[in-house]
Amino acid sequence: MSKRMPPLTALRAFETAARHMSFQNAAAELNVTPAALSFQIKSLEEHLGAPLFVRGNRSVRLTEAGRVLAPGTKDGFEALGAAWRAAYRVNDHASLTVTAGPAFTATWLAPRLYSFARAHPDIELRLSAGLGLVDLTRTEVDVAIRFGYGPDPPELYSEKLLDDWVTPMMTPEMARRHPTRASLSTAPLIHQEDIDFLDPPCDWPAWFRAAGLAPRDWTGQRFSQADHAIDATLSGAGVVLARVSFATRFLAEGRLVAPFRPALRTLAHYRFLCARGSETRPQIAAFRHWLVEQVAQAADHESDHDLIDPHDVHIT
Amino acid sequence: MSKRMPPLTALRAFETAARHMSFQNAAAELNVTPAALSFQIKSLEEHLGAPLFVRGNRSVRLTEAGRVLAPGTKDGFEALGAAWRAAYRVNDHASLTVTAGPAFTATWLAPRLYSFARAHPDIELRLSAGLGLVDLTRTEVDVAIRFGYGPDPPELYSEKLLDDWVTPMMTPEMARRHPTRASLSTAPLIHQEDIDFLDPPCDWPAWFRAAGLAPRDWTGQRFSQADHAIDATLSGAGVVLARVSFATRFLAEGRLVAPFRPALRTLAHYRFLCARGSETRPQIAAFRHWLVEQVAQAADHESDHDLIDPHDVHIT
DNA sequence: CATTTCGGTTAAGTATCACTTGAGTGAAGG
DNA sequence: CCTTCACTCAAGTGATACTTAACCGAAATG
Repeated sequence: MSKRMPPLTALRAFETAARHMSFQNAAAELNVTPAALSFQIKSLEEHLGAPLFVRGNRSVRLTEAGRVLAPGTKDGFEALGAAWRAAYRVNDHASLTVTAGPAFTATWLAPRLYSFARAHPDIELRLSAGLGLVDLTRTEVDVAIRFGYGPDPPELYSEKLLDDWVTPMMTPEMARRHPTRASLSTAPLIHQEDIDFLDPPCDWPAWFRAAGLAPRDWTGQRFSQADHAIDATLSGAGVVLARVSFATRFLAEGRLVAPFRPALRTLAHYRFLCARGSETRPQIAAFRHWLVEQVAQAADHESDHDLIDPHDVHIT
Repeated sequence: MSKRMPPLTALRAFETAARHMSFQNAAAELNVTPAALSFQIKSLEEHLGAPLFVRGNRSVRLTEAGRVLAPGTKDGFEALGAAWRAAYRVNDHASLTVTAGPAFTATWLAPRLYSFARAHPDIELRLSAGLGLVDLTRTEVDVAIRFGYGPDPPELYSEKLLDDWVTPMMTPEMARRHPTRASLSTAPLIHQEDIDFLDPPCDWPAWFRAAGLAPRDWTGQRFSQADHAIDATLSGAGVVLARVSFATRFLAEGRLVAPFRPALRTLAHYRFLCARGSETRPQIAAFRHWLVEQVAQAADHESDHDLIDPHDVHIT
């Protein structure tokens, strides 16, 4: 009959029993005798002042109160278990889990994995591709690489990795029809709106201004998602002002070309993120160091083939 | 050095210590001596194989591992505590927490609260206005009243409360300028798009068809949110086809009028929801019964002043 | 600079509680 | 009808969580 927390072992006994819907199996899982488990449940029910299970003769059913208690206890013990495993992994200097967006993982990270494995053969690197914003202080992910801008969250260690740029892209076929920068004045434009919120804006009017071309009509298809805009471009619908990082794959395959300067630097960039304090853990430090190295190499490489012109840019 | 779960009491000791950042205070909270707490933490660290606190001489700091473990254990014990309190409340037949949307709470529920208090003076009714979809099986909310359509979630008990209707509404001034149904053919229309997904559709074309009026051009302002559309209507921008439940307040105040039939019934409706099984708990049953009663009375009342014409409707 | 104070630690002793054993119960199932 | 199975009960035991009391070292105090 107490509102105070019951003994935790009794709660765990209940959680296990509710999960198995059997005292027998629950007792087996906890490595105790059924009698012990029965007693624990009973003491919990005394604490609560009401039964949690209806004892059928060869089975048990949850009561209303039991049904309310079960999901919460399950959540609770799962959280505790996850936390414990996460803490345990801190001492494990042999593995490292990194999450990044699918595009970045596939086009940037995966091809370089062998290089990392060679440099750090003792570290097992696990990749987790996904856009969901994982909570680095609460999950088993050590490092996140995310694209974004704005102030760094204070509870995280953050380091800028890569700038990103937007530049006109089109199919080679489209490029033949519009061989000069000026000919873009008549090309069908594809607008991708999820980068418009950036400041300075990285949209077509901004690019025309930066290119020294006269403003034109800004009609054309508008997409709110980058991959849709690139899909449309791939199908020959027009010329898109796309983020280089999203399109590297298609540029490399020759399905898209980016013949015209300037490229506009977006304010947003790729960032290395980990829980503040964990940047000194050996595997994380090693990975960060390696990443920065790779970024530097890649930058050299890219300025070679003149895809991007860093000098031409920076509208304010 | 074990990956197995540590003793739960030790985990709780750690959680409390991490929250207070002081063994002394943590011991006080748990009603034990500092020595006991110190020992618990020590045993936990042995289990983990690494220290969780750095012992400064008059203070403690978390280690890396401690920083990883702390938030998860906090979450876990909070979940357990919430679950326990929720289970405890099941036996508490004296209070009842209900969540509903802000509009429904303000215009429908709140004015009738006194009636409920008179009918059930022993039940303390708590209201929680908000649109967030609370999880009735995991939180301390007993009952939700939500607007929606589609199949009922299987883990919930669900009962239809109120149909909703859409009918043309405008300011009295606008109604003077458009005194007949037919005159709506030239009135400025306001479109509210969040009800279009309903099947059968409840948009202006459907209403004109149901009214036996000729189709017209469907230009006019379009809003994705109902309150914006009603705001525009209130400012005299045109005639809106709005859900009655959203506008009752303005209709009652005379700021809007709804002179023209028919009213179209939407497929969506207000529903009473609670965790399956808990519909038999006395306060919940009492509240449900009272709600149904109130709904019946309101229906009588509304058909009085001829706001809605249930016979005229049902396009398929 | 000595002294106090405070927060944490250690070690030994103790009370509690979680568990086991073994017998018991009542209904489902052959 | 008798067996079996899942849970319960009571008594005894062992682990564990806790207390007491002494100890330690740095920060605060005079």
